[in-house]
Amino acid sequence: MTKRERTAGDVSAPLRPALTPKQIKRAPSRRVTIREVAKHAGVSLTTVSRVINMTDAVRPQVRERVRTAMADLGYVPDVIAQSLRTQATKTIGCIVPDISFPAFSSTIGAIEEQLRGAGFTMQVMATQESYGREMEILSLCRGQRLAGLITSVGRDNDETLVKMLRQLPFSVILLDRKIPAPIDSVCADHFSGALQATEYLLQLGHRRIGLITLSEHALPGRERRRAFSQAHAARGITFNPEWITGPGFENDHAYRIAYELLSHEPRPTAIMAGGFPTIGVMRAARSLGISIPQDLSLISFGDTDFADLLSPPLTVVRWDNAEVGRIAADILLSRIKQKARDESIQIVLPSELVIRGSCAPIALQD
Amino acid sequence: MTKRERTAGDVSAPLRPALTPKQIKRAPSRRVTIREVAKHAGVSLTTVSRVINMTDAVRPQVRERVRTAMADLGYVPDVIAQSLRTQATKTIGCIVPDISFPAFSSTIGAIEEQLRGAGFTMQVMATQESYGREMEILSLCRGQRLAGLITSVGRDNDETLVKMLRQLPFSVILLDRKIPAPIDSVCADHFSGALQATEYLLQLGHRRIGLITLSEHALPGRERRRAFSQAHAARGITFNPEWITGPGFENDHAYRIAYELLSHEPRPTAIMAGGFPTIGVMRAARSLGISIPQDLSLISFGDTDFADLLSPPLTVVRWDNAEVGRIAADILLSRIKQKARDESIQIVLPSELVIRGSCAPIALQD
DNA sequence: ATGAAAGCGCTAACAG
DNA sequence: CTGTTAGCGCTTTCAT
Repeated sequence: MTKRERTAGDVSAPLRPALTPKQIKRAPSRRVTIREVAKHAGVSLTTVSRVINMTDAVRPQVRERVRTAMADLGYVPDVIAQSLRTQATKTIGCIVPDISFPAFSSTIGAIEEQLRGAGFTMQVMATQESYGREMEILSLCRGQRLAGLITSVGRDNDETLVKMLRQLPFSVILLDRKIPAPIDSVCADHFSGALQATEYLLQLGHRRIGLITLSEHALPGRERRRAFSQAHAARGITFNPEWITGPGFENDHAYRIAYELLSHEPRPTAIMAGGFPTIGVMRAARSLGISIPQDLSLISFGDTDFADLLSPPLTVVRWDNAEVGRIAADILLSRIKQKARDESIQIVLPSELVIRGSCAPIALQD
Repeated sequence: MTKRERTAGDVSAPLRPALTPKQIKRAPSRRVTIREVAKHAGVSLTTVSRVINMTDAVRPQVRERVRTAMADLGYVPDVIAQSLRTQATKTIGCIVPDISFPAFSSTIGAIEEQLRGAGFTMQVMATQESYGREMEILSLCRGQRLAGLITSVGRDNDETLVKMLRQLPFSVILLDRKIPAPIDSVCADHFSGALQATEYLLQLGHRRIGLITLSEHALPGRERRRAFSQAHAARGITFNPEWITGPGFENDHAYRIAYELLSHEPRPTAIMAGGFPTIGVMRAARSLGISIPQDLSLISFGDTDFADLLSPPLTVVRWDNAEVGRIAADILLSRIKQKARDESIQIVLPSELVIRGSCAPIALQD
């Protein structure tokens, strides 16, 4: 401590002497420690710790004295020190591809609310859909002593990733992903949703349906493809595999894909697309002078607040993202509480087709 | 510690003996510490610490030996211990009213990305628009040794809150809020945006304009009201103060307010509303058989991806939420680096009126 | 019911 | 260039 006099005091010491004395007092430069509280209350560290944690009986009178001292000094326990000592934190990690993507932000919001109720805090990390970044983040998490992790990994069928996930020294809950390992997951029923959607379209007479969704690397992509195939097969209808494509979450990408899809004859008479991509599809259709639902029927996977205000009102497959988050948080919380880890839990939330105005029966042209 | 045998070892000890040996190995129950790495590499703790932090020169040969040891043992530095020792964390807090609200999630996403690039992590907390919860969160943050805080407080003119914010022992950056204290802030130019919008409407002949936005307690609300008044005053036009209302962020609330506003004669011929509320207004108008823009002109504060796909395409005031977040993160990062805190920084980002199809000139009826 | 003392895992003087 | 040593603020035996 010679050349660099970095004492606790400096960090937030008033550097602008223009402050009034009162203000200086208001912004104490050194943290108050449990030690000072103890001295102030005339007890030992141990006793203060006890009233903080209510871990052992303390004489009411003494407890009050300590409480007062804490209040007087503006004492706040140092979470870091507590964590080092107890070898556990009260923060859980949450990794998603993109925070601003509506489906994720709803889920994240619900997770945070649930967690906060239980006294936990949430650290959010975005992979930006990069596999490399995902691995980095995951390894970073290992050093954080997190209490748990909730994540929607980019690819849930990647071996390295799965291994990484299993090695984590805390509970992991998957969102809309399923892994060949006993890890808890909370998913929407994308299969049923896509099945209903495909059948609906088929019933309306569509025979050339496009599917724009996540790749096979993620559960929703796999399930939707499976439902798509099954619905076709059930009616003995063949489909063009080229009409199934998997974009990222970006609008522009979806726009390009849809534009492509709709530019070649024969073009699909209907398209089912992920929530975000749907916007791209609508734009592509507009660019090409294709009107919905007259010339093209459209179903979105994932409902939004404004879907009924679009032109036309969007027919969608709906599920509850916030509920997914809430349940994931609950499961994680219970995993943290009960140390015993029994069978992995796999929750599947219902999905339903909400018919609005973006699909129309097809004129008999096929 | 009698009934609850919570010792360090138990926390992650293999509790199900059913695990295969391989799996047990895969999920090591005890963290590898710097000490073991040192022993493994045949050096002292200090040396290991040095190669971790690259804080001092270490002979290349030795460094390699240490690196190997770390890799072999799967060592990951314990962030908690580092933080306790250095008295500083690499996590910053981010408090917003609601994570799932699109404007916030874009900002949060940008903040996280920027922060991650600098090696920081972000902890997100939502106040749910509750003043009480906000205070709780803030006091919780005091114990967290955060490196900084970025927040869009609910009310930026509340004395207790301001005091609380000033007392925080780390830098704070405000998002779209301004406080009577030297605290950095990054805001969109809501005044200019609202001014352009009001003038546009006035120019179109509207004389009864409704304003649905945040309350006076938050900067955007204040600025929009000020612009609204000023634009009217500049033309010598008086307006009905009852047409100015401040909802929360909820759709339903906005719906009710708009419904109310539009149910009484004479009703506004135009409405300007916050991003989320706009959806409520559109629904209310639809319920009442009022068509936009024929019977009602509408401008939204805040653009969205789908605004041009709505029916009608929405005329909006646009600014860049992600940019707000990016800049806020940059400022915070620079505050953390340079200990000296000079003048507070107040950034104002441009706002522009984007004319689409939701406004129409009014028939001369006034 | 209370206190003394031993660290949690790490970094940083300081001395070699 | 490397090691020894002293804590960061707290919890938790173990005594009393």
